[in-house]
This record gives sequence, structure tokens and C-alpha cells, in this order.
Amino acid sequence: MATIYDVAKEAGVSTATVSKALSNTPYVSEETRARVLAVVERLNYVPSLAARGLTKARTYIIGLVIPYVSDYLFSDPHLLEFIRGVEQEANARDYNLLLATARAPSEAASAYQRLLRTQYVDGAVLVAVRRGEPDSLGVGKMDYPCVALGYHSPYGPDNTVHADDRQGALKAVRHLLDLGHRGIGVISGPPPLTAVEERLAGYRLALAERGVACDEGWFVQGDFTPESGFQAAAILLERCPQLTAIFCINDRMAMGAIQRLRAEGLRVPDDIAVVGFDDIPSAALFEPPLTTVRQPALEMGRIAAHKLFQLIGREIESFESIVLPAELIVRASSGNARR
Amino acid sequence: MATIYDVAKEAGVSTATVSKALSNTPYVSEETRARVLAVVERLNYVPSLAARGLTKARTYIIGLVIPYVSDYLFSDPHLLEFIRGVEQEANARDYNLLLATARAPSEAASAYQRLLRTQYVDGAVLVAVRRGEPDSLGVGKMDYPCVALGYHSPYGPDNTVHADDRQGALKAVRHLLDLGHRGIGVISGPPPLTAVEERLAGYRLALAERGVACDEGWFVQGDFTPESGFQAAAILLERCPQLTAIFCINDRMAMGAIQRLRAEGLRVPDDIAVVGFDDIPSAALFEPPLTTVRQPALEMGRIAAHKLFQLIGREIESFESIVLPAELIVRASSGNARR
DNA sequence: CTGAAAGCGCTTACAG
DNA sequence: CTGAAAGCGCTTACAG
Repeated sequence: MATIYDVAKEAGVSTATVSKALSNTPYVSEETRARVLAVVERLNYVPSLAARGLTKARTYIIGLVIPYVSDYLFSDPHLLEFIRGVEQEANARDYNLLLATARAPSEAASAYQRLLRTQYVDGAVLVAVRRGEPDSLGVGKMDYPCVALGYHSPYGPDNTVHADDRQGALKAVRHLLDLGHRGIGVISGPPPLTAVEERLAGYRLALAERGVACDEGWFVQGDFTPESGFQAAAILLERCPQLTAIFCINDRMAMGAIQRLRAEGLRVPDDIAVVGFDDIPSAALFEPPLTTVRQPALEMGRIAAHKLFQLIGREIESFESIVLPAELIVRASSGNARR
Repeated sequence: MATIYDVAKEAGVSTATVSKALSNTPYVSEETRARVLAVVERLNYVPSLAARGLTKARTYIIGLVIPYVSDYLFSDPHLLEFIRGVEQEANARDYNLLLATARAPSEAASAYQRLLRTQYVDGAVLVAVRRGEPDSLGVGKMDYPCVALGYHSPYGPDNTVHADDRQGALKAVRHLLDLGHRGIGVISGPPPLTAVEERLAGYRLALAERGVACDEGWFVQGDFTPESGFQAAAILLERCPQLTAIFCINDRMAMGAIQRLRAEGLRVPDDIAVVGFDDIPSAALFEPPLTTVRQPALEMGRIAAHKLFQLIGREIESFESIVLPAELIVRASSGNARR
């Protein structure tokens, strides 16, 4: 592999001149620049980023850290979109993307550490969806810029980008209320996830707006899987037969719930309406097509990366939490209330 | 950030000794090693991989190159699994994963180049699903080890790992034949993808085995989207009303096809059976649950990475194509033939 | 406009 | 068992 020395020798100049010609910054005569570039071309020379990283303070790599990838995590459907968004922005700046994931929460800390502490990245985007997550992962001690794709950054509420889960849930439940539903059960998820808490908050807000009281018996907790939705629906059905709608914290549980409802002989949405959350790809294909809430995952990834680069470039010191709108997608699974 | 000099000074030894103590290889007295490690700990010292990469020939990064990520690509559902598999193996060896994707096929080459030519990786896993892909991407000139997750590596059929698409299709179509179907339409995909060609080959093989002749009118080409499956089903229905089953090259088109069949008043599987391919997560939740073929994506990623590390470590010079079995998953969408 | 020289942070023979 | 020194491939003031 050709080095800068080879190029310099071939072109009959110093390595300094080659370096300058390549960074096409300061004063280099057009003539020598052309000569150098020709040799670079001929020798197929590519500067070693490792060497460059040693002199400049930059590695031209950003990290994307995902603490726990699993079917368990409800945001999975969006993960690929997040990645693509971050990668798009990185590419646009000739940056590379180092990906670090952990198989289990217990491994997350070491994955973070490895990535962030080898001085291999100029900054990182962290997927941080649990309260206290950045700290528990030891990110607080890092001195790289980082932004969180989620609710919790090392800088408190700052340097964070996430969707407006609360508003999304609010819209979904308002939609059900508008349709005349007054008994709206909830299939929720594990509590440590802030997005879940926000969605529940949105639900309560919507009911409160309309002065509809809700019963604690209306809440059943699932674990994001269709199976748990299936079971939760059964519990709800038995415990609160008066419900005419169910708000599910994610689409997969909504699908499971609908299967159960059908198994019980109920028609969706005629007998009972169901609304999901996430708009996973199969939501539109489901029978009946699922009314749900979509977050702009690709855009979230792009914005997170964009902000990270502003931090890296010291254009900004920090930024206030960016909240992206969540969109209600009305499909067939929500209908008019039975009354 | 502490450097090796800081540690050396604090510990009262040379940088060489620090280096040795850390690589815990050659002869260093237990006493000095302990002293050094204590200082390392106290100063929170982490060696710079950039500097290390400059001296050693290693960067401790492998690349994962995905030429085109899009809904268009039928293998999308598996992408995350591939990534996870590769990453698991990398993690196990304390390697990092650099991810390069391209938004469009036209950008693929530059994405590859950037990743592979900056000397930033010790090797790479390439997702290469089109014939001639590695060459068109300029990978042939690289002098890093690489293995292809797909059918086409720069080394011809070698250094490749993929699922047995042909065998998978064979099983699926045999299954339909076993159920008594003799008129089996096909919704296929764009031809440059080798996996598609293999699946079609499996289909033809199955029919040939049983001496069932097939008509070219039975084939309709889709583009992997549910919509195209929807349209293809309509064409098939009109053109060949005698068909009692449809073999779809992927699940998403199978879902679209089923929606169309139902819209036409046909029952699946009672009136017409449908089989998909991929076993995407929603296949099991679909109504009716989809009979399909699954490839072991996570394992494929792991094996590809595993092989890559063997190449990097020069334990092997190359390896023969590894073909993983594809599994037939029988669900409700395939049933007995009409009659 | 161009080049000599130092330095980035590590590792590796080579002496001792 | 330990250290001095060179070198990995680049960039950056500093002279000229």
C-alpha cells in the first residue's frame, strides 16, 4: 500500500507538499498540486486514517451505541431506521459509523466503554431509553460529545432527541374518544422505559381532557410481544367487559390482542376497537389494518447525528431536547363505538 | 486524556515496559506489572487504538458493507440479524464493527471504497447478492480479507456464506405438491438477485421431480412489495384460473397476494394456497399465518464473521462456500388442494 | 510556494 | 527483567 513517502518521491516533492496538496487548503501552486494528484491517482494512494487520526485530533468515526437489541425491545422496528439516519448524516460528512450493541443489558456498559474509551470515535449517538441509563453505562465520564436518541443523555434533558410519545398517545386516545368510546383499556409495557411512561401519560391526559374517569383495572402490563398482547386481552375482557376499545403501547401487542378478541368471537373494530403504537411495517398489512402512531425514525437518526456533528465541530456547546412529532395513522382497527 | 508517557512517568518505568505490562506478554516482573497496572487504573489510561494501529498492522475494526438498504430489498427483514451476528463475533474478539451502507446502488461503490481504502479495517463482510457485485464495487482491488454474505465474493464462489435458497424453495413447493396441488403459480422478483434465481430454480426442480409441467404463464414478476404481490395475484387469477396455489418469492408479496385473493372472494387456503419466503416477524401474525421458509440470518452473520477472523488471522487462506439450510415453516396459509 | 523537522502515541527489535 | 531508540504514516508550525 502506497504511503505519502512514495507519492512524495514519485512527484519529486516533500511529504509536506503532498499533504497540503491533498488537503487542498493552503498555498500550493496549481502545477505541483496537479502533479501530486496525478501520482496519487497512479499509485492508488489513500491516506491512512490511523496516521491522520494521530496528528489531527479527529478519527473521523462516530459511534452508534445501542444498549440492548432484542425482540423484547419495542423500538426494534425502528432500529434499522435510526441506523440509516445516523449513517446518512455521517456519510455526508465523510465520517464512518462504528456500531456497538450489547446482547443483554448487563453487557451494555462494557460495550459502551470499549467503544468510547479507545479514543476511536469523535463522538457518539447513544440509544438511551431507560431512566438513568447513560450513568449506569458509565458514559458520564466520557469526554466526547454525545447525543442521546431517547430520553436520557448524560447531560440531563439536554442533548436528547426523541419522538413525542405523549402527544402521540394523546392523539390516539383522543381519536378513540372522538369515536365515542368511553371505556378504553390499556395494554402497557414494562415501566423502566420512558417512552412507555410517556405513552401512558398521554393516555391519561386524553381522558382527563374529556373528563372521562379511568379505572386502574383497565391497565394490563405486557412485555411487547404479541403473545403478551394475546393474554392481556383475555384478562381485560374478563375483568372489564364494558370496554369498547383498547389502547396498546405497541403494535405487536395490538396484533396479539386482536387475535384473542377474534378468538373470543368479537369483531374488530365493530365490537371493540384497537389502536397500536409504532406503525411497524406489518401494521398496514394486518387484518384489520391497524390504527397506530408513527414516529419519524429516520429523521430522528439524522437529527441526532446532525446535532452530534455540531457538537464535535464546537458550533454549539449543547442543545435543548428535540422532540419530534408522532403521527396518528388511522386505519380500520379503530371504528365507531358500539355505544 | 492520559498517554503512555504519563503512565510511564508515574510508575517510574519506561514506556516500553508499560506497553509490555499491558500486552501482558513477555517477561515483566510481577511487581512492576502490578505497579504499572495500578497507575493505569488510577489515571484511567486507555491506549489509543489509532497509535496502536500505526505500529501493529491491525486496526481492530472490521467492516460490514451493505450496498443497498431499502424496503425494496427483500432481505431487509434479515439485515438486523446479519448485523447482530457479525457484531457478536466481533465483540467476542474485542473487535469493533464499522458499518457502511449505501442509499442507492449507484452509491454503493463509493461507500465500499471509503470504508475499505482508508486502511481503517482489518477485513470486511460484504453483503453481495447480485451477480458481479464485488467487482462492480471495486472490491477486487482490495487487499483485505473479506467474506461475502451472499452468493458473490471477489474470490468467485469461495469465501461466501448464504442460505440454501434453492433447497428452501424446493421444500416449500414439494410441500404444496404433497398437498395435492398441481397448478402452482409463482410471484417472483427482479432477476439480478441470485437468491431469487435460486428460489425459482428450486421451484422448477420440485415440479420436475414430480413430473409436473409448468407453464410460463404461471410466472409473474413483482418487486418485493406487498402492493406488487397484490397486483401479481390479480394477473395470475385472470390469466390462470386453474391455479390452486401460489409460491411467492418473499413474504411481503405473499401478504399482498392474499389480500387480493380475499378481495376476489377467495378463501386462503381453502380455495387457494399461498406460500411465502423469509419468515419475516409478521408472517406468524398474519391472517392466515403464513407458510414460509426461514433462513438462519443470525447464524449466517456469525459464521461470516467467524470466517473473516480466520482469514485475518491467516489460519486459513480461503474457504469453500458455506451454505446454510433453509427451513420450511408450515402454517395455515397452505392447505389441502381444492378437490 | 516549498521543505526540514518535530511530534502525534504506541510497539518492537535490540542491548544491556 | 528493563530501557533507549527507531519507526509506523501523517500534519503542522516554522523557515526559507
